[in-house]
Amino acid sequence: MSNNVTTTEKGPARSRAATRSAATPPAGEIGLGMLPELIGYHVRLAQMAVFADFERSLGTLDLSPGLFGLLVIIEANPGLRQIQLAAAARLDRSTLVPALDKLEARGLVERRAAPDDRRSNGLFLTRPGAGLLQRAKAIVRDHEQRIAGALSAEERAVLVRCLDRLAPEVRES
Amino acid sequence: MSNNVTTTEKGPARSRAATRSAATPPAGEIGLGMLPELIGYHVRLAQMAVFADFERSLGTLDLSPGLFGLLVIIEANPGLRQIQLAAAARLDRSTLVPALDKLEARGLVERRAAPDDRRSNGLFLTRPGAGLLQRAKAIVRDHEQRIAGALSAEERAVLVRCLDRLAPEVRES
DNA sequence: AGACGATCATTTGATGTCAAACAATGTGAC
DNA sequence: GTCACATTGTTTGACATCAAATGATCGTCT
Repeated sequence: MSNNVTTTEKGPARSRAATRSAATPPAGEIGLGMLPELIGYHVRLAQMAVFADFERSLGTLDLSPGLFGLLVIIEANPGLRQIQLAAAARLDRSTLVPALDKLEARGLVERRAAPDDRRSNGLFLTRPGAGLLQRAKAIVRDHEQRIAGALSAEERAVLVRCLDRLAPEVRES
Repeated sequence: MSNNVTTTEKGPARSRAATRSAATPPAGEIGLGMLPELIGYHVRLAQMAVFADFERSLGTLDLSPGLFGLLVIIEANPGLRQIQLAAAARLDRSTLVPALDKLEARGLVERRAAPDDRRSNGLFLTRPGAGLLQRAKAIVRDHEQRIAGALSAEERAVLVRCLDRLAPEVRES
C-alpha cells in the first residue's frame, strides 16, 4: 500500500515543473527564500541551538531546561501557587501538572496544602531539590559561557536588550 | 491572598526562607532567580512573542509559521525531496509527513513521484499554493515590520549577527 | 545476477504543549 | 444564609515534535 498520495498523475501538473529550472538553487544547495530575512527565523535557530546545548549540559542531572526553570522559580518564591508558577514560567497550568508530578516523584519538590485556600498548593523545594538545583546552576553558568562565549559582555547586553524589544505588542510581562 | 511567600512556614523550610530575603522580589511580584541572566531565557521569550504575532498574522490564511516556512522552501526549490525539505526546515522527516499531508489535502502542495528514484517524492507548489504563498509573504512582511518596528535597521542587523553567533558548537548549518 | 547494507517515506510510540471540561473550593450579591 | 459565578488543580483530547522500527527501493560488491 504505502503510497497514498499523488503518485501516478501525469496530467496537468506537469506545466509547473517547467518553472523549476528558473528558481533552482545554484547546485546541490537548498535555497531558503525569504526566511533568512526574517528575525523570527534567526531567533528560532538560536533558540534551538541554545536549548540543545542546555539540554545536553543538564542531561547529566536528568533535568530539562523547563524543569530547571521551574526549580529556579520555586527556589526564588517558596510557597508559590501552581497558577503563579505557571504564569511565571509561561506555561499553561495544565502543563504544569505532569511536570510537578515528575519533580515531586523524584523528591525534588513538595506540594503542601495551602493553609488559607484549600484549592491551591504551596510549592517548596526539598533539601535534595535545593541541592540538585545548586549543581544545576553551576552547570548552567558553564553552559552560558559556552554558548555566548563568542560575544563580549557588551554584545550580550545589546543582544538581550534588542531581544526584549521585539514584538512589544504581544508581551504582557 | 496573593502573598504566598514568606509568611506561614514554620518547619524546616524556614532556614531556606532566611536566604530568601536576599533574593526576595519587591512585593507581590514573583522573582525569577537567575533566569533573566540567561541569554536563552530572553531568546525563548522573544521566540514566543514573535511566534505569537506571526501566528496571529497568518491566522487569516490558516497557516502556521512552520507551514509557511515549508511553502517558502518548496517555492525556492521545486522538486525538492522530503528529506531535503526536512533538513532545510530543521524538522525530523517523520514530522514532515503529517505537515505535507495537510498541505496536500488543502491542495497547496503536490508530491510527485521522482522520476529517478521511486523511493522519494518531488515536492511542488500548486498554482493555488503559490498564490496563497504570495499573500502570506505580504502578511509576513507586515508582521516583520511590526515585531521589529522598535529596532533600527542597524540594530536588526546587529541582533541577527549576534543571534547567529550563539552556540556555535551546536550549529551544523 | 544476487545479496547485503544504505536511503526514503511512512507508521508507531513517547513527550511536551495548549485548550476545554470538570470537581472542589472560594467570593460576592441578594 | 444561599445561590450564582470565579478560581484552582486536574483530567482529557488534540497536535507538534523526535526517535525507533518498517517496507520499498537503490547502490554496490562480488
